[in-house]
Amino acid sequence: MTNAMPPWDGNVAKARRLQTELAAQVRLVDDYPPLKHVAGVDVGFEESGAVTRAAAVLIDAQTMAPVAEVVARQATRMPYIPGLLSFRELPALLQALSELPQVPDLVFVDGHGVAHPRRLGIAAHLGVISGLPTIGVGKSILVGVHEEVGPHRGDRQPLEYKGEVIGCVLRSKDRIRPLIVSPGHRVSMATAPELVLAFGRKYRLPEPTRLADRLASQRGTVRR
DNA sequence: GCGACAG
DNA sequence: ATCTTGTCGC
Repeated sequence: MTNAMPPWDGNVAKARRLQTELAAQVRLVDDYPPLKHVAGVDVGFEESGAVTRAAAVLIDAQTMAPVAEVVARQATRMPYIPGLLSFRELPALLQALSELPQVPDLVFVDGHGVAHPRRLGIAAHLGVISGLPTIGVGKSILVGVHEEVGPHRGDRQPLEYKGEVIGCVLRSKDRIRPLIVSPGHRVSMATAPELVLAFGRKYRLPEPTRLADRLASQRGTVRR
């Protein structure tokens, strides 16, 4: 792991400069290893936002069955600022990831990869500082425009920003609102959507993110 | 200057 | 993200 997360000092301009530096380290090439285990990570909040709750789920790439689950809690350090999401959620996410019994071969992150103003969404940021292959799976667009996407699972359209393709809008399920998929690190622009389709089928979200999402938001658990 | 704006 | 029940549709 290269850098750790710098403490939040309220300096937005400085944070943006750091993103630009780290974005230069992103590698959009498929050099991830054979997939034995993949992980899904997501963040939720407790105590009206005072506590950040990060969840990591390790999944067997063959059976798609969960092998391990981890929940890490940390005091929330900064507010949500569009474009700077990783500075708020990465600390807890890194802790949860480090507590998994096995290092995953690929990580699905809830949020964007390079589909970001400075090409460093939370998935790309996590990839660069952990060195792990990552893919960003978002539910809505931060930046970029695209043409209408076909109605069936697998249909897609490139997401463009300032004349460049930064990701793809992918229909993961017939007639269901498409996902915004973009590579984070060590995965190519073309492979990212294929992996999302490969790890999902009956739900809108791919299994790794769906399970992490449930864990992070307290849902799949006892709640009344 | 006026909006837009991942989770 | 979070506050929240039932309800419409595949």
